[in-house]
Amino acid sequence: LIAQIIVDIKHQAVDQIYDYLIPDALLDDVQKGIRVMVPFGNQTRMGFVVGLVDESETASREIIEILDSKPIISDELSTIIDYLYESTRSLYSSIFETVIPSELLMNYGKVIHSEQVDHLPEEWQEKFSKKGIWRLKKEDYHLLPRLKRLQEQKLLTIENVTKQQTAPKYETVYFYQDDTEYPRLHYYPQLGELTVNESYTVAMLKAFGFSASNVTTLTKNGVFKRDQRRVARTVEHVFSNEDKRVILTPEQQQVSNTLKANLHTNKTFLLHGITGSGKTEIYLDVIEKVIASKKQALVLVPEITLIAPMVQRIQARFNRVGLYHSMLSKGERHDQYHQILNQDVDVVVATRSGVFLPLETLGVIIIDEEHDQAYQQTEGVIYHARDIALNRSQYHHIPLVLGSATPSVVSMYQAEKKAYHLLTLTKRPFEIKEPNVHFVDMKIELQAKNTSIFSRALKQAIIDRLNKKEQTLILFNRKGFAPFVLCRQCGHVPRCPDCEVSLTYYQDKEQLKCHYCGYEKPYVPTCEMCHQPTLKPIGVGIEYVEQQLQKTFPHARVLRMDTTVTRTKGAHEKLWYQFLNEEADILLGTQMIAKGLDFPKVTLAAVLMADLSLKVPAYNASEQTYMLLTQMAGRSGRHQMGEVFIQGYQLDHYAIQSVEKPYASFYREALFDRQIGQYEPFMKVAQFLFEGEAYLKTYQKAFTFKKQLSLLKDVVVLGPTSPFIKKSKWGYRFVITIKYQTLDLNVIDKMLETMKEDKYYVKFYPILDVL
DNA sequence: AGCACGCCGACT
DNA sequence: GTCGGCGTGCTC
Repeated sequence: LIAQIIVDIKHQAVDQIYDYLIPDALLDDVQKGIRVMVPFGNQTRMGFVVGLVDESETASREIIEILDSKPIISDELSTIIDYLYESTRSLYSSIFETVIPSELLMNYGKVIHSEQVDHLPEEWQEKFSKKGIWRLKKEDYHLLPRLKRLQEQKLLTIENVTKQQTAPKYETVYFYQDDTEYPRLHYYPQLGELTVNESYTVAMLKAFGFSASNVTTLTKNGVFKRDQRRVARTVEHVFSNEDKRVILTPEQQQVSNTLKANLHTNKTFLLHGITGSGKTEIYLDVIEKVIASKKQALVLVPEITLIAPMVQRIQARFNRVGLYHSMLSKGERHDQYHQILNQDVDVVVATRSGVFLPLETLGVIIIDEEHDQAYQQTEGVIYHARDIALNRSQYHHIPLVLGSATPSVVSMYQAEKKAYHLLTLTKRPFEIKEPNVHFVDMKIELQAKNTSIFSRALKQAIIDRLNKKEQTLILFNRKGFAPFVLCRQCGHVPRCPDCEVSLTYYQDKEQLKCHYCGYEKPYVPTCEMCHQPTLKPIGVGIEYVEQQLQKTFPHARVLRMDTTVTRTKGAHEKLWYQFLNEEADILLGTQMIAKGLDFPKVTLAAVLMADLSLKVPAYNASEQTYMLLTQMAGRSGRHQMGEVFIQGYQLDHYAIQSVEKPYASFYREALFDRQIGQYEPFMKVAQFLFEGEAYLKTYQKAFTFKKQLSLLKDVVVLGPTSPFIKKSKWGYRFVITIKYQTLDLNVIDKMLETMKEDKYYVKFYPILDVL
């Protein structure tokens, strides 16, 4: 028997199946879908068993060991991997990395051991630990030839170490043996309280009155038997778990009944329910039926902020709830994954990457806030969680439920064409009227000599809320203190050395930072070009808004929420909780505050520079803007009459004006836009990103490729254009955009093949990214 | 990607 | 003669 293996090296040259012999000892254990360790050239590498065949001409070396007793790549996941390969042409090893949690991947390293550190070159001696161990860093690898020579002289040894990125957590437990003849048993009367065959942790034994040394002594004498038990790290949330079970309204009941009647179909449902119409109640009702029929439910939310409130609702009603997202610690994620792999959960709440989780008996997939662009993976292997979910719903023959108050244009179009089944919720269970929306033209404010970032009306409204002890939400969607700094003397703008994008100024940390690659450096007011102290932050970022809020409303308690302050674990929840507890009057945030928890005391929501996101050079900018504003408007007055202020300079765009109109009015305009521009859903859009060392040559390669593409029938080719991020660490960037109905990727593949050259890269982006 | 091998120039 | 840098070719 031969195992077909993909080795976990992300490189074109080795991205293929390798055949390996299976040693007799492992014959029974090697199965499709497990991870194994194999010799690969002079290395030992992890690999995935993707198939078993009887014969092979090339197999010559044996599998070293297996890492899983149960496949981590199910047959279903294999079909998803095939789908990802077909749609993206990414490397297989990259695809594996995308669909399995990083905790199952390996870290490879080298460790130098030496007992004669003092005989080694002086500059190396300090790198060794007391025990004579030196873990090589990547930048030390160039020393390897020298180290190898020293190894031959037996002064040191070089060891290759391979470690799984996270290990399971174990705890020590003790079992009481009541059949021992230990003579001093009567010293420990507490023993009588213990139950045989029950496992006790040290902490539990301490509660019975055993000291740590008691436990050691009793273990030594066989009264306690020690064992290791695997423990799952539990994930704590600060929210309560009270189940607010409500009786469904007739409208909700009807929608829910339709879904429950279709649990044995593979239909896709678009659940369009206005804000506050109770979509979550319907999810819970459907999940209840799924669990009752011994199946599992997968609930996806677009971002981490929304995990906690969703988990709270779900955990209040169901037991065995799993959760999965990137803010879990590595250990927690590892444990959640294994619980799910063992099918120990009934419901999983997860973000985008959770769409690959190994649930074997799926009964329904729910994608909440389906319009959110966070469902689109934009780096590495590009995919849309909706497409993967669609795949899985076909595989399991189960329904897929897409929920939204503002469905994406693409999904609504599918519903119109009857590819999706449209379900609509038009009523709010509590008779709350829609909030009043005020559009404030800042041009007029300026004419009235108001240079503040707050209009007079908004300022008055905030003061009013402060007096009434009600809360205010303010959205400003730009990070940092100022989007760039400018030298007033010579006009120089500090830019990222890699991306050539202007650096954002952060006042908190006195830093300049690149939003695209994360490059940062300290801010000094002296210009690096003309050496004059004339550098000044220009423009408005959220930190500036915070400063202005504090100046304008000195007695208001302001909380700021953006990626800078929510980077640490649990920070989101803490901030939400503080605001919910009325420890602040105003919550200022980037787009992350537009969704999530209900705040009963919020009666005012404001968006500053609402037209900012319309200026983004993306074909779906108006959709994104409309969604953001609508969500924000929905945050105000969920429990009492609310007001919404939308400030900006150019507010006559339909994406902004539609906020106070029904969804359908936005949808019509947007669809018309898409038709004129020939974008989704009428044409598919994909892009090719060229990156290369020399500016001109990169452009020429892109241009040559464009000419080749133009020969294809029914494909519109645009570009090459210079993208927003004009440089990367690989060099200069150019983008070619294509629009098409159908595309033969095999042909594209062959064309890309001819573009291959050292130091020049082309990447295919199958779904539209903002390049 | 990461490793060995082999060629070449620089330095004791 | 030896060391280290870099281009090339290979990995079941």
